[in-house]
Parts: sequence; structure tokens; C-alpha cells
Amino acid sequence: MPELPEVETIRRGLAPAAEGRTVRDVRFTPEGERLLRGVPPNWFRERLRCRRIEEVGRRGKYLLFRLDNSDYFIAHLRMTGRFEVEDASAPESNFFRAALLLDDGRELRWRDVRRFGTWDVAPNLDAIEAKLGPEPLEAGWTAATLAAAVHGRSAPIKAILLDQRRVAGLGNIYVDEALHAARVHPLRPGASLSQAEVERLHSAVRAALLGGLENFGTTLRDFVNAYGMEGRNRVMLRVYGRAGEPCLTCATPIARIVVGGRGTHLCLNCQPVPGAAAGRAS
DNA sequence: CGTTACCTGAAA
DNA sequence: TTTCAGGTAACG
Repeated sequence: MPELPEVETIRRGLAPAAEGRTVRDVRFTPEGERLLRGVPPNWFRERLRCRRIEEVGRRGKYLLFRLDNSDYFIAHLRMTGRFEVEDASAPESNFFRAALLLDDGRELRWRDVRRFGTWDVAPNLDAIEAKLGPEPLEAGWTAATLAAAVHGRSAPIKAILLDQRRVAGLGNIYVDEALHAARVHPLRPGASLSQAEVERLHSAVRAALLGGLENFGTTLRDFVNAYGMEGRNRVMLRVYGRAGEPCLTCATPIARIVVGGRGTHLCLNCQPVPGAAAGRAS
């Protein structure tokens, strides 16, 4: 479900409701305990109970709640996770799995149809940092950073962009959109991209993410923000989910292929197939 | 490096 | 009935 713009949209909604609040308790439904991946619910509960939430942050697609003892509560929504602020007296919706009870009578409620999401508590962010590359919207992520990430790689450029260790926060939608905007075929080997293509792709990735943020995320089926509101970036999508519809640039029908096991949307005219690509970095 | 599993519901 | 889903980890 959520990629960087969606997770950041949720973070922006959660922060004002959560920062400065103290966690009174944590509760789980029986299925909700699976969030913890084997960690005993009581252990987890004691790590959070009576802790004040100092700051709600984000790294890649992780939500990071810094606590007043400097521990972090770390959540990942995976495919269908939701995090919403609700009054404790509000009825629980379908697929409710767990909640943090706050000291103002509100709750941070977690819903997750497919139950892939994860919750964790850790004394620092070392484990998170170890599996994440740079933040693509920070100034440190430049065309040179991207050039280094593709250097010598035979993997498809789409797989490289989806690899969170190369760059953090991209997912299937924004990668397809960025590759189309940059006119790069998703199956192009990383090392085959020219300098100009790397520069276009770098700009396109940032533009796609910034656009998603401006529109409060992309809702295809599940995504809502911390208050249940859908994002409105879907109408901006130029390839994702548009298979068979005309390319908005050249009217060629948008194609759907599979890359790395993921549905992939592209324009075969705007994004020439690998064999026909010009430019080669050896 | 590519493929599969993890889950469940919605849509085709 | 079958296919598909915005993510990741664990396979071979």
C-alpha cells in the first residue's frame, strides 16, 4: 500500500495527535499479536506503557516514534496496514488489530487486512539504518548518488530503484511513474543507463515523490491518511494502473509487463525496449 | 540474481 | 473461478 509519500502523509497526520502524549496502554486482538513477529505482547506493552511520545518521524517506509527514554517504536505498514487517530469510544472497524491508548482519550488504531505489517521496539535505529539507503528527497541524494547505485549493475533499473538499500521509500507506483517520465524502460540493465538518463531519472523520481506528497498520497484501494481521508494523487498517474489506455504523451496504449514479480506499467514508445536503447556506460 | 511465500479481499 | 494487490524476507 504505502510508499514514501503515503507514509509521510500518515506521519504528518499522526504527529500532532501523538507528540507529547503518553501511552497509557497497548492492546491487541488475537490476530494483532502477529504484528510483533514472535515478541511477547506483554514485553512489548511494558516497553511502551507510560512512555511519552516525543516525536513521530519517518525513514523510508518506516514510521518512527521516539519515546522519552530514547527507545523507538517502529512500525511498517507493508501492504494494507493503516494507522488512524480515533476517539477511544469510537467503534472498531473491520480488521482492527491493535491500538496505542493515549492519555487524552484518543487511540492510535492499527488496521491491517493482510496482516503483513510489523511493530517493533528498539533502543536505536541501527537495524533500520542498516537496511535503508539514502532518502530521495534529501539534498544528499543527487544524480551522482543514483549513478553510483546503478554502476556496474546488470539488474533491471526498476529492481534497483525498488531495492530499499539503494534508495529508501520508492515502491511500485512511483517507480513506474518516474521511469515513464524519464523515458527509461524498466528492464534496462542499471549499467546501461547513460549519464543523461540517470539525470532524467533522478529528477523524475524526486518529482514523482513530491507530486505524491503535494496530493496527500495515491489511493488505489486501501490508502487513507491518519484521519481516514483518501489521497488524491491517483488522477496524476500517467502509467500506473492504466494498462490499455492511451499514453498521455504519445497515445500508444500503455503496456503491462512483469518485472521482478511486480506488475509494471509503461509506454513502449516513450520507453524504448532495452535492445533499442542508445547510450551505454561500460 | 530471480522466484516464492506471507495473507485476505476485491475485481475480472 | 481466477487473478491481482501499493512490501519485504527468505529461499534456491
